[in-house]
Amino acid sequence: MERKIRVRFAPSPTGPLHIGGVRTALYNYLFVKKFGGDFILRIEDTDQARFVPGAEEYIIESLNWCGIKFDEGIHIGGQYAPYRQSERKEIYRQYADQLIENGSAYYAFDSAEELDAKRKEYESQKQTFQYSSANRSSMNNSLTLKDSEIKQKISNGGLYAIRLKIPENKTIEVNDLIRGKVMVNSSQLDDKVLFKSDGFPTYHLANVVDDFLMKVTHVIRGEEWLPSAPLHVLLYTYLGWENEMPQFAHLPLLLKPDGNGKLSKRDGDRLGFPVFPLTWTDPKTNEISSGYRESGYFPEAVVNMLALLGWNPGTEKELFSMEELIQAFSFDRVGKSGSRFDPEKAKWFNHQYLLKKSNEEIANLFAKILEEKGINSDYSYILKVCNLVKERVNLVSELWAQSSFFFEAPKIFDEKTVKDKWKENSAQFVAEVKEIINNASGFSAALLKESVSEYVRQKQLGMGQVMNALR
RNA sequence: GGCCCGUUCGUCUAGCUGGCCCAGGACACCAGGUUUUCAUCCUGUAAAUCAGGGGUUCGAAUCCCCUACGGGCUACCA
Repeated sequence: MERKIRVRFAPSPTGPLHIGGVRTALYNYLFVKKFGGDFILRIEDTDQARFVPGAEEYIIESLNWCGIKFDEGIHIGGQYAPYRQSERKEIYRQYADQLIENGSAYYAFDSAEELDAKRKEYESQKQTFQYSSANRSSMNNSLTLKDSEIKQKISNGGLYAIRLKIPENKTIEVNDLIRGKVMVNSSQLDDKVLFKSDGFPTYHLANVVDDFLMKVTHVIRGEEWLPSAPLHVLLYTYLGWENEMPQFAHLPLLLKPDGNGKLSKRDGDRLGFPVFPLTWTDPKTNEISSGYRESGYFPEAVVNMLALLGWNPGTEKELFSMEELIQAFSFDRVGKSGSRFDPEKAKWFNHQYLLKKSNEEIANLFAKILEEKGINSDYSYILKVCNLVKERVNLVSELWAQSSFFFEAPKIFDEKTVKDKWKENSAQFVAEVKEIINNASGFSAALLKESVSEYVRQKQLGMGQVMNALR
């Protein structure tokens, strides 16, 4: 009787996947894997005007980088294929027709200009136009027109949309795993377009139909969908699917590190931290947005940080592997309020993972950076350098700034320091100490310290005078 | 404007079935120690009258109401 848990991540290919989207995908993944269910990647590309080439590949690569794996989807297929809504176009129409037949939807012939005019008219009176039970009888639709007129309009190839006929003054209940019961009066909803005049369904119809057809049991998505959840509930009941209706979980949003509002691409540029998992170049403007991967973050750190933004284990444990997250995750530990994004904490997480990595792993990554800089160095040497400086940095990309002097002579000196530390007799000290080091019977820290200390004693100098110069 | 959701240290949060909370942890901050520098690391300090106001109760961060503030939605976008 228990249905197999199935969830889906359903982004629109309208640009690079935002870090908030990654978190939504992650929560879906953690939840479904905890119960051994299936994870579906579905692409919601019903708005051809907003389609951005490359976005789909970007989404797949990003999630892949994060270690979020799918069981079905556009890139791997599956028994409910196709998983791209533009390829399922024919499927939706029959459900829109079904709704018209059972009287819960109708044809609307109003043009964009007419609707626009209506909105302006209402606005001038400080009101908001809402296509609903309050005024649908005065609009141009199949509820107001004569049958013959309707048939004529349709057969003439005129443009029309299909709208859902929202009932008046009914209480609709949405059960949310995070927020509990949410009640909305249907009179607050407008007669949403389900099927557009371009032959594509809108999000609302396509989403509900696909979730039903793909046997999705839990809809886990951002809070921005909460207001339309009652509409979706209505759709399930009108389509006769109330028994298969999935459970909902609306996730709180990610907010700007400072100021007001939700986290956006601009904040990354403004505050200097990545908002995207991978670097993205806008195909139209060539504008580049930095990504976590290219900035030197480890996917494990990004995943760990994202998981703890809005969810917590209820213990003081902060470092979690993906496996541990899957074990620990549950919706009743997901917060209800939006979380401010903290780039500093992201760095801290990365630092923790950096310290856990072997020198080999770090060296492999660093070797690539060195190569790009045209520096060819011995692998064992790179290994030593990594061991030396790894705890000084948060990101692999910061390694160079901390260790460049191991690979090339410094180009500039800090004037002030030189002035402070470099005295007339400094050169002599350095030369003498160099002698000592060269003549030493070995090259170990303890041995050298002993020899140099001896030198300092003999010359009756201060340790600082000699060592500062040497540095 | 309307509707929906939310509100504990600067930030992420613990606290959810009321007393163990004059509120705990982490990041950041500050101070001390280690490192003859810096960073790391260790220790510690400071930091929320639990948005405000009313209730309910012997007792409320925890339950109820109001207000304020924040967020989201309000397209033939998703």
